[in-house]
Amino acid sequence: MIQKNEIERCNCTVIHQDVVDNVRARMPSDENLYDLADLFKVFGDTTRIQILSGLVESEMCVCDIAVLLNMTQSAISHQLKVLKDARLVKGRKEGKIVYYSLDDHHVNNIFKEGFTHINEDKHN
Amino acid sequence: MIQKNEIERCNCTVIHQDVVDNVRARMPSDENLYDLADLFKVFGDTTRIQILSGLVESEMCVCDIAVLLNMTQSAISHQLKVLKDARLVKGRKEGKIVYYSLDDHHVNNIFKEGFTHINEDKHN
DNA sequence: ACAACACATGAACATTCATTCATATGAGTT
DNA sequence: AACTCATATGAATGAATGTTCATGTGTTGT
Repeated sequence: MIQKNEIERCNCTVIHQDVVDNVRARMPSDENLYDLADLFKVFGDTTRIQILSGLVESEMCVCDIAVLLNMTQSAISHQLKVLKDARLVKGRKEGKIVYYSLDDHHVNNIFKEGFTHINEDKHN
Repeated sequence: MIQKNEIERCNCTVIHQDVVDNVRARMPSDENLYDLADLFKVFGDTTRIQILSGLVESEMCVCDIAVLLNMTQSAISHQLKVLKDARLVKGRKEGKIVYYSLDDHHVNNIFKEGFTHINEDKHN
């Protein structure tokens, strides 16, 4: 009889069961990690990073952003929706024009940490 | 005659040229933003987030991680390569076994910022 | 030398997702 | 009311990417 624990997924024997148990107990919940990955997924696209990076400097309307990045208004609008759903940007309507700005003061901090890591890489 | 600036990409007239110019001057270089997006792309996957989150607690070998996450050794190995290429984890070989650990003390900070944002969302 | 094991890796497949295209909405203008 | 302009959005297309499967590499033990 084989152990019934991971019959299908893992093809290797457990080496350090105690470590695994300990880590599992200390890790954040799956749901939290899921949400975290979803958040970083939003940051993990060049267009969206550029948009966020631009909005750090000033609020802008959709057309401004499209011109800034030399991209279609439609493409920008789609990405703004993603950023809005992730609560990273917000829109302020003024007549026909919608002015977008950062909805989160953490964006800067997250950027900063990211840049720190990248720059540290350059030492090698 | 039409303006020659953005003939193809953007279908809307520039609204705030001054703002756009100003923002463009202050924004980080495209290359830096590219690298930043690439970094966050690595964080933007559930499996990799789980791996990193586990390695925050303790170094582990590939099989340990596979058991921890109930996934194939192959899948874990592939993702470890991605994490290694991004200089987020490093491997220490001891006989047949390779022990992986975090290669970057910023990982914790980035996690923290991410969680802060997620938790702040819950207020709505 | 041979077998067993931990890990790495290339190709194939499936899914996710960013952009494009066409069109809709909604506000201002005449 | 008709028209223009800024923005939003649904469907389709194409590219990027995560997992699986099969196999390769390197180390340990007999």
